[in-house]
Parts: sequence; structure tokens; C-alpha cells
Amino acid sequence: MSQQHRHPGAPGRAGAVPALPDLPEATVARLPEYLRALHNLAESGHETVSSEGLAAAVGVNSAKLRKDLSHLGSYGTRGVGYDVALLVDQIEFVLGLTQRRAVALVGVGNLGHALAGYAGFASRGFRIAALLDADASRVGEEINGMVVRHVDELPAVVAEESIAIGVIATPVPAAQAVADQLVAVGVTSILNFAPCVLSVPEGVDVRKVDLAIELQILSFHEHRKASLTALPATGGSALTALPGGLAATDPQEAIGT
Amino acid sequence: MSQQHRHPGAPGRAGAVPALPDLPEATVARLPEYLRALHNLAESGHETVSSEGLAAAVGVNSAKLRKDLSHLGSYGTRGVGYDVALLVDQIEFVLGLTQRRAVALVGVGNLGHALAGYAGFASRGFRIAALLDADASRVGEEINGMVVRHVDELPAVVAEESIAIGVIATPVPAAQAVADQLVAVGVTSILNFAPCVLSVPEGVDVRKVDLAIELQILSFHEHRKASLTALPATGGSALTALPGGLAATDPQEAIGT
DNA sequence: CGCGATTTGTGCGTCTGTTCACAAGCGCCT
DNA sequence: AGGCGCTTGTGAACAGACGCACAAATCGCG
Repeated sequence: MSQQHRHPGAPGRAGAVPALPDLPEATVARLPEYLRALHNLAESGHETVSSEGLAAAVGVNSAKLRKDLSHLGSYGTRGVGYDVALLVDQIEFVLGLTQRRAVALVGVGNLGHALAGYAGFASRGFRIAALLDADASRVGEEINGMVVRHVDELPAVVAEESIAIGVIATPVPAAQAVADQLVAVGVTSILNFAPCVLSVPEGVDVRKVDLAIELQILSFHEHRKASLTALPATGGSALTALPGGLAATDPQEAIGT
Repeated sequence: MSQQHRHPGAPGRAGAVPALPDLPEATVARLPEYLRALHNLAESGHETVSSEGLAAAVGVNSAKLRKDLSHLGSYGTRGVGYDVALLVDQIEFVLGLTQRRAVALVGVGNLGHALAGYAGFASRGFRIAALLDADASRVGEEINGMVVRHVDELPAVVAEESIAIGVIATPVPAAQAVADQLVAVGVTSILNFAPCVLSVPEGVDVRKVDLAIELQILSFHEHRKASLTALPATGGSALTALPGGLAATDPQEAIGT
């Protein structure tokens, strides 16, 4: 942090703090990855990185990386690269991580339990400020040094802590109701682990993580690879319907019925 | 293609099974969502759905849905809609779910434990066929009716079961080694929960789920919304650098240092 | 002090994905 | 049998993202 460059967090008087350009969504999704790689680099002693080097560490095209970074202002030095520490600060600022964010986790079942103990949240700028559950038999349980409270205490919890983000790890039937409650108390960002769509008023952001969907996507590619290697004779890429050969190679037993 | 569609799972004799058109990646990612919604509809007694109806249930544009479905063949009836049961079969076939897939889960820590007990996998076409861990103190533990085995037994496990997909839920330092082992025994699809990039040979698919990244993306939008509402006076949308006003409104304390 | 090596930042063509809008097709009702 | 309303499937315009390739800028060295 030896920059002449004002720390982005420091309320520098002069302008030129490139506050919040509206970034392409695809770029936003990659910034956390860059941030992680940069932290690793910083720990291993690197003071600067070239776009090529950082891109390799993240596994993306270097031009894409440069364009991404250029969106948040020009913080590289031609002929040298990017100052690691500076870039870390910059990205953390843009992502709103200069201030540790408090999240409320609702649903302390199988998955919620694991999330409550997930060290990655704490180390990446978040603080689980509350554990909530609707099941009275779970209320009072202590997980990782935190006591589970009843979900009805949500208003009180939000009053105590400044909760910006809610995480839903409840079973599907409860998810929408919890989302409504979160919205009611002013939460405007929700991370939903329940495999269902949530309807929320405009202005509230919802992101969804569905573990099974990821597997199903992999399954598709698996299926695809299998069918392609099984049919090398049937010239080229199967762009159109394959003449039933597939049915023969694949012992399909339906699970649906 | 109004073939009195034969059940895709049933090895119908005649050809014309629209086997594996190479779908756009974006479409593939949505198929599981359609599938879930269709299952719900089927349970609630619907026999057919219009694209409009299904699109609403999933939360997408109906034109997009129709185009997605059209990629896997024409299975709707104009003026009527889609046959729910037929579409379910069709999507399950394309996703390779007509046959229940066996997955191996490596890393039975906090998160792995939860994944091992996650009912969503079983109900959506997957079977956790093995739990593995490198930590000898965890080997032998029984989770959800399955015994944890040592990761070195991977070759044996794959021999017993037909493992197509591996799930990595280990700490970061172990992830790459585990990936290498999985690849070595012939696994060609990996779902990685460790927050790091895996390098795998060509032909192996990796999907990554990073819980913290999702939160960081939400944090960005949170930050953005906060800054926008805080500056209603500063005309319109802040497309360019804001003149330092932001720094004043936001009590930023860095977490980095 | 100037030059060459290096690396950023970006203009532009390409491609993928999304949306609109409408013709074609289907079933039902008369 | 014929017409009418509804819904699919898709052509075409549009938008967003990607990657190439190069000019501009900086550093270090002679």
C-alpha cells in the first residue's frame, strides 16, 4: 500500500475516485475470482502481476481480464503490470467489501449447518451475524459459537445488526415465506439454496445456488461425451437426429416412472 | 416430427429418436430448471402446459423457453401446449438422467457432510455411491447409511460402481490432488466446491460452485444500490466517476489490512 | 537522452444469446 | 365441413460478451 494513490477506502478529498461505474454483469461475476487469485499472489510475495499472469492464475483470457479491470478505472502500469495490493483494494471497494457485511442465515438444517461453519465466508468479507430457524427444537442450539434464534426474531436481529444479505437454506416449502419475511425487514439481497423460484419485489436481488442443477449439467455433458465416443463411425458431429443407434448403445432404464 | 412420440426411455425400435443435438450452453443450464417446474406441475395434476405457463413458473421469457425446447425437437402441440409427462421424459433423456448416475463425493468435512445428506441429489437423478476422505480419522465414519472410505480406495470404488461424476468438497490444498486422482481413475466430470481453479486434461468437464463468490456478487449490487439511493441529487445514473461524494456517504473501513 | 522491450487499454469483427413478432398448425365449436 | 381462437416454432433484429490485434505508454539500459 505504498501508493501515492489514495486508498479507495480513505475519504480522499480530491475526486478521481472512480466510484461505481455500472459494470457488465459478466465482469462482476469474475471480479471475485480475480480477487481470490490476487490474495494468493499477495501472500506468495508478488507485488505486481501482468494481466497475462493473473489471467493464467484465474483461467481466463488475458484480454478479457484487462477489459474487465479497465471498467473499474485504469489501475495498471504499462510495461509493468498491476500493483497487487492496489488492485485488491480496488476490487474490494467495488464489490463493497471494504466494510465487512453481515449476513443472516435462515434454516439450520443439513446444509445451513454446514454454511454456518463455512470458514470461507468469514475470510472473504462476510460475517454471519445471525442463525435463524423456524423449528422450535433447533432454536437455542449453539453452532460455531452462535446461538440459533427463532425466525420470528428477524426484525429484532436486523435492528441489532445491520443485515444486508439473507441466506435461505430452508426446505422448499418454507423458502418463499422466509424470503417474504426477509424482504419485509429490509433485506435487499438474498442467496437462495432452496431449489425453487422466489418472487420478490423489484429492487431485491436474488441469486440461486442449486446443487442438483450443477450435477445435471454435468450429466448432460457426460451423456453427450458417451454418445459421441460410442458412435465414432456415424460420421462427424451428430447435428441432427441419430438413427436410433443410441438407443441400442445405452441401456436406458427410466427413473421417471 | 409429429411422430407419435415414443417414450424416449423406452428403446423404441424405430429411429427418429432425436438423440443429441448440441444444445447451446445457456439452454443446457436452463433445462434442469424446466425439469423441476415440470415435475411440480405433474404432481399438481397438470397434463399439459403452455409455454407461457411454464415460463412463468420458471421465471423466464416464454419465447426463450420455446426456443430452448425447440432445440431438442418439437414436442409441443400448437393451440394446446406441451404434454408435461412427455416433456419430462424428453428433458431427462437429454440430460442423461434416464439412468441414475452414480457420483463419488470426496471430502467429508463440514460441507461434504451436508452434501452427503442432501436429499436433493437422490430425488433429482443421482446416487451418491461413495464417500471418500483423506483424513484417516474420518474413514469408517458412517454418514446417512454410508461408510466413509479412504480416498486411496478410489480405484476400487470406481471398479465397483460405475462412477461418472466426482464431487470435490475438500479444503483448497487437497483439491487439485483429488482432481488428479479422479481423472486418473476415469472420471470425466467434476463438481468442485473448493475455491480454487482446477487444471484438468481436455475432455474433462469441471463446474465450480463457490459459495463466497455468490455473496460477493450480491455485495456488489448491495453496494451499488446503496450508493445510488444515497445520491439521488447527483442527477441520473452515475455512468462515470463520481466526484468523491461517495466516499463521504460511506464509512469505509478496510478489511484487507 | 534515446531506444527497445514489455505490457496496458481499447477499437473492431465475431459469435452467442435474447427478444420480438408473426406465420403455420392444431383443436374445438358451430 | 369450415372457420376461429389459441399456441407453437422460428426468422430476423438486437444486445451483450468475447477475443484479436495494435497503438499508446512506461521502464530500464546503454
